[in-house]
Amino acid sequence: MDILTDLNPAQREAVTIVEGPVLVLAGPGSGKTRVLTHRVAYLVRECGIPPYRIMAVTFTNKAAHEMRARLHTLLGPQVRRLTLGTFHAICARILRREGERLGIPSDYVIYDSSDQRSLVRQALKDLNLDDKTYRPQAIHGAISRLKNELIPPDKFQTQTYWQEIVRRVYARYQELLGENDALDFDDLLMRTVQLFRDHPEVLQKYQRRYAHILVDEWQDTNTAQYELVRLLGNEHRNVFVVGDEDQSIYRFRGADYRNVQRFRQDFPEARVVLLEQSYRSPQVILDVANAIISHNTRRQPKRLWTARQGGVPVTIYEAYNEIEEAQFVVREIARLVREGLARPGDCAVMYRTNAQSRALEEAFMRQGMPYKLVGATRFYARREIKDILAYLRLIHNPEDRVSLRRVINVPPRKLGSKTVARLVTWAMEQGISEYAALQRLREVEESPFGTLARKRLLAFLDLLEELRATSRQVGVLDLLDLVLERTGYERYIRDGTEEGEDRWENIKELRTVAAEYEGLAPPEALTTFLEEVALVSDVDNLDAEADVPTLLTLHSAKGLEFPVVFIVGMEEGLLPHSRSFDDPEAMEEERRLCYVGITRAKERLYLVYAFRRTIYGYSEVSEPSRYLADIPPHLVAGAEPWKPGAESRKEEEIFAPGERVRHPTFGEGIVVECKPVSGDQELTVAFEGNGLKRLLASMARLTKL
DNA sequence: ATAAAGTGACTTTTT
DNA sequence: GTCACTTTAT
Repeated sequence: MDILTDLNPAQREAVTIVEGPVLVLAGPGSGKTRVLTHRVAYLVRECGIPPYRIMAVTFTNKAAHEMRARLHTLLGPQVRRLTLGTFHAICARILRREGERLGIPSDYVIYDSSDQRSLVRQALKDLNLDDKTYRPQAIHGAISRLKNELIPPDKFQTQTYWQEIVRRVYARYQELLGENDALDFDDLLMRTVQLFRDHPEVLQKYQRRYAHILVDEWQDTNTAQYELVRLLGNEHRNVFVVGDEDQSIYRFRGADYRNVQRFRQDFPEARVVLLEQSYRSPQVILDVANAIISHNTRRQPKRLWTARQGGVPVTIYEAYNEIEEAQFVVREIARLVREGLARPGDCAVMYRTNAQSRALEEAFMRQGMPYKLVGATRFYARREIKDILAYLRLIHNPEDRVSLRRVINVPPRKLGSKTVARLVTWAMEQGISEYAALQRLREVEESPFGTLARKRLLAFLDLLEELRATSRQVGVLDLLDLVLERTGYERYIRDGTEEGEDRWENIKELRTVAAEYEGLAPPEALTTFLEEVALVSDVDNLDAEADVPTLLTLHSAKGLEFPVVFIVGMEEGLLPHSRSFDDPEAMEEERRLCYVGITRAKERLYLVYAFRRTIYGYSEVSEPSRYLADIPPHLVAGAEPWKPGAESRKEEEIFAPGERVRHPTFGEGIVVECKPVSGDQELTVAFEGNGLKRLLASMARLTKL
């Protein structure tokens, strides 16, 4: 009935195949979210499947929240019984409940990437390895990949010296996680698989419970996630996955788009449904996207189509450098808004690397145009937030040494590195955690500390114990406030500087988040709060409320859509990124990344690149991205305006040294040098107040004075 | 013990 | 040019 009325035939098919595995291949904007939501509603309302027997996996928490909200309107309060979330969140909950079987305490903590890095550092230190020779990040990356491939340290067949080092650090790293009662992101998946493999009775329980499993963004699952779905779905085999090989962009995280094909092998009876009609973008944008993605060899050609013929041709713009690039974006947004063609909130600016956001932010600020930024210094990675969370984690589980070491002298309480190091060794000698060592310190006479240090350590312990005692009676918000009060954190952070005020604002923001957990009873409230806070992504916090442009990476743009999309930094070395040059698989992924960006656009698309770009403080000439050359000229606004120096140039456009010129951005200046380059001139111009600039004569829009 | 000043790697992308 | 970590001066 009404669940099916506004679906097209293919969507309807996907929603109504109830029995057996289904693979949905869904192009961008083809309504896959809609299909997922409606399918759940259909299963519950039309097929009488109880919501608690359905598991739906989304890629971000934001997607999960949105889906839950939509289902709430279709199904009412019973959506609460649905298992709905990211792989990580769902696994975290399973381990909280069943982890004891693997020796994981139910109050385990989740380590984020910076905690992980410091643990790798610790492991290197324990093994007497130099962290300059073996970069913790690189080692951790290798460990993470192994975990996502479900390879434990003892099963890792090493062939090189580097791998052997990784194996040893990996083994020690896992031990350290255990000693800290901690799991990292990858453990959440790997240990859940381990739980299911080692304890068939647990697997059976979950297999029987979940009559239907639905997974979004299937092309970005890794081996561990694939295995989870395979195990859980094996009983009922009602596994429904939605994906698009062309949008697989998380290879670095272990994702393998070949899981789409692998699904067909493991579930040979699977029905395949193709969603090829796009409701998002007009034909022009689809044509551009297709022109770019069709160069990839390892893909099945698709026929994406739309009823929305035509559309605004795409704009390709060459800026002089990243500053002018940002300026162009801001001015163009202002123009669109002024002419009533878009609202500020309709616009998104996307880039390959987070570092590119700086120039954009500066341009927005200079023009006084508000914006919102996804990522960069992520909220939960900020120092002040990590500090407060470390206190809360420590209250939750005092075995968490990483957190203890983080806050033992924050705010400063005169416990210096010497004292802390002594405490760490003293605890290690006795084979106990630092917290336990502090407790022992109170009982014993003999200790390696002076009277003063001992007194300060015990004062810190008293503080923690007081906080822990109170935590059993009060909500998360009150606890947070108590931490702030008892530690004197506010005085510490609000040091009168502007930065201090910003940091305090962030803490107030964290209080707002904590306030959402007030309804829950004390111990679970803190557990849930810490768990959810550990697993949020930046996109999750994107509020649609504010009517301002969004700045975000191409990766975080996945699953989103905007009427107006700017992709900046369309240059060789940036998109595609130079790190991918020597790896054909990686190069195909760069192309997909570009494809994902383009297909976010509902109305207008701008592809922008800069002639020069500053990297590491040095300005270097860059070359337009190869992807631009793949776009048929008839899809581009104006007749190839971005190709410099193609036609023969007029007399008045030829410059000579000594001439006075005017530039729209840099103002007046004098031509210092002229170099002929392929039917064009590269000019060096000294601008008054702006210094020397190197410009291409055909592009610079210079006028002679 | 803390703050200031110096050194070196670093820019892919994130749950 | 910038972050994070280390050494040096107070």
